[in-house]
Amino acid sequence: MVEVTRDQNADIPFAKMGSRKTEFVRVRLQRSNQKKRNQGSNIARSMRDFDHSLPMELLRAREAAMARFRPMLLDHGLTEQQWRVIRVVAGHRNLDAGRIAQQSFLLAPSLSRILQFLENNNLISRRVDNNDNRRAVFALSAKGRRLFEKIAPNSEALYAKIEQDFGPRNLKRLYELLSEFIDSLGPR
Amino acid sequence: MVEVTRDQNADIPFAKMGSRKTEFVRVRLQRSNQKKRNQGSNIARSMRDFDHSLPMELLRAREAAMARFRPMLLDHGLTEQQWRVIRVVAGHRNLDAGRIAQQSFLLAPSLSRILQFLENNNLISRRVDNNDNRRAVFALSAKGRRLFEKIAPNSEALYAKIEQDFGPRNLKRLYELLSEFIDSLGPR
DNA sequence: TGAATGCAATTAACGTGTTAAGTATAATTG
DNA sequence: CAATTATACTTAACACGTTAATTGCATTCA
Repeated sequence: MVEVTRDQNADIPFAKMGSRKTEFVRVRLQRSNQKKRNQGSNIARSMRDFDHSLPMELLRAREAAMARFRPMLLDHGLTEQQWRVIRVVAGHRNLDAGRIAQQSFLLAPSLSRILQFLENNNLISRRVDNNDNRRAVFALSAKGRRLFEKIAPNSEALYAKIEQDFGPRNLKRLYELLSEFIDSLGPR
Repeated sequence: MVEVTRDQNADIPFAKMGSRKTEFVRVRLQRSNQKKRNQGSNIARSMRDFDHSLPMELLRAREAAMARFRPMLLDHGLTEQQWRVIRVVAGHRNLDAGRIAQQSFLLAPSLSRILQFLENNNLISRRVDNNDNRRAVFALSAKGRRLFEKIAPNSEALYAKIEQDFGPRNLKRLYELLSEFIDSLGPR
């Protein structure tokens, strides 16, 4: 498998409280209540002031999006990650685990477990690569393809709704910036 | 504790392969190799073509950033999430778990475990709220504050480096877009 | 005020994230 | 071609993510 450098997700709730004393009004409002700490670069300082670091904002954004997909996927008995793998396997023939890891952005150990799960549930098939006994190559089973074709339209619809809610231009710009950001920080 | 709606992180490798047959050259190059599938809205289609859905791009971006922080945090024996909690507790007096969850963007069960860990390691103290026996309020211990003050400057430096590598304007624009995105999709 | 309801936090159970170590095969090198 | 090194996973161990159930206190309401 391809080696992968990387790290982790995170966690992310968002408030729906409504208890005593202080209503949690929403992130944006909270910002004005933060106490200033000491100095640093401009952006770094704002991040502290807002208690919204960049990684956390990326997490929140991701969560906002995933909140729309997760319920639908769970209805089909899949986690987000399992769906990512199915998508990848559905789109290409004879991918080995390394390539699946790249394209689904999963670390090898996670992918290993997920491939076992999908195999155990007869959603994918595994066979040893002809030229390299270390590698296995995977394909969607008939059952797996049926599931994929059942979920895909829902997934598309949810993407379309996000595009509509956020605005196509904003979405395009966000994609561009994220891509630049990733390239700027580099694989290292 | 405040109730929190939310979901999950994810995983994220990124390739550093260099094996036979096909070098993995980098995400951007991969895009031209994707096979087109069927249609949908423009953005939705592009996402499929690129095998880079929005949630995954957010994940990649987050990972690109976190890859710079994680090693430093691990040197101090902390996970990213534990550090988020320490940051929050360091910045406010007498926060209950609900507020910590909001500000650290952690779900209650994760936070529960983390608070126990931090308490067991004498980094924070816990006491029952005067007005409500269900709540506990937390504060940094002397040891916790020392750790915070040791890590904070490194954290700042890494943020500053990110700002430098990506560009202050780009970073500002990214923050704005993420904030808009989160608001657009809404707490729901 | 006592029963029902609500809320804060924890526990449980299982999947994923992360790092490190292990296994088997392949490629390289002396 | 045997020993070394590299590659492609897999397993292990522990923390976090996610949902659901539970516990204990607070509030409401009959």
